[in-house]
Amino acid sequence: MMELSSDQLNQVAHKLQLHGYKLTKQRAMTLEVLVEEDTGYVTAEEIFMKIKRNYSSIGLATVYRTLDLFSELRIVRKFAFNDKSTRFGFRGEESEHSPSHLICKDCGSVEKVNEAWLSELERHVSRELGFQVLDQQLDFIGTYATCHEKKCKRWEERIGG
Amino acid sequence: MMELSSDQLNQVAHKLQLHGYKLTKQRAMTLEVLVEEDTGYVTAEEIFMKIKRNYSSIGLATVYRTLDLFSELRIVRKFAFNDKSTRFGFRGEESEHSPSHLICKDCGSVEKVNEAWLSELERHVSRELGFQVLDQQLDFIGTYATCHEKKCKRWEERIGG
DNA sequence: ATGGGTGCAAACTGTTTGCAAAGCA
DNA sequence: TGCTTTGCAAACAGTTTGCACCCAT
Repeated sequence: MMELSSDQLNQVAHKLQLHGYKLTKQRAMTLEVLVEEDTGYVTAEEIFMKIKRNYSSIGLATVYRTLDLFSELRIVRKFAFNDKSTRFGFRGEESEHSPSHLICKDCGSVEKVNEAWLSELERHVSRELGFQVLDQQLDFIGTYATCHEKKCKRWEERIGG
Repeated sequence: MMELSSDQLNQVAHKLQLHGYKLTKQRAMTLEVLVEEDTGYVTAEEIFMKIKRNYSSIGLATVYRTLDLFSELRIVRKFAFNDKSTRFGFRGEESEHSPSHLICKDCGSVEKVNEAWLSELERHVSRELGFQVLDQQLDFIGTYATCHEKKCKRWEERIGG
């Protein structure tokens, strides 16, 4: 559990302004929850509920819109675990690296892995965290050069076949 | 595009029987689509549509149920890309290893990475596939020992806080 | 007063479920 | 026959959208 520093807040405010957006109360509160929760990942619903305690008039749609915006501006990471609803996590400076997660098939919890390890990672995970790895998944998110130049053939390809 | 071998079919049939399930026509057809499509990943809807061509009476719910079953028996891998609907891919013998994917932010396509590479992977991906990596994600799917023994505290933890 | 931002409720979309009928062993 | 599996339609859950209002500049 970590607190939102005024430094972090300013940075985000700045980023928003750069792109023509404002740092509203709702956005600040969303950010706060995300930073506090930075060991795990939160769903939109969870954020909504937490904010509601201090600011009961907030709307769920606003939270969704804020999270979309934050994703766009890379303030937040968006994850689709096999766990029904999408989860979001704050992107600290450091965490440009690949985060790894333990996703428990039984309880559905999502825990970040200590970082730095990698090829021996699985062994670590099993020994030190008591987590039996059944499966793993490594994804790269990015863009094909061709897509970026709007010469993207794949749109069509996807449907056909 | 690969064809379903009778060997593969038998193997699956066997696996099903072992667990008390039958290899029905619908299940066989679902398998067929999955194997044919083994370079990428397919959604339930896509499978449904393909089967419908030869077997118009199939129901979407059946496809979902079949995919659940196949996941359970590890015949299939289930992926949640940030791409709205869940995608499924056939698990060949070999592919016990971590599959890596390129997920294009622009066109949404999902492509498997050649395997075997890994730490230099990102460089390869960028140079050889023209894919600019913006982000990556490594997940382990499995279970905590404690969860497996039904002593799982995390259920409660998830709500509270 | 002008434009973005918000809350609400309704719409949407992917997935799940209940049930009666059908299919196998 | 007994037990699984299926198709259909209705139910659900997470997310998105349209719109009138609100707020800050």
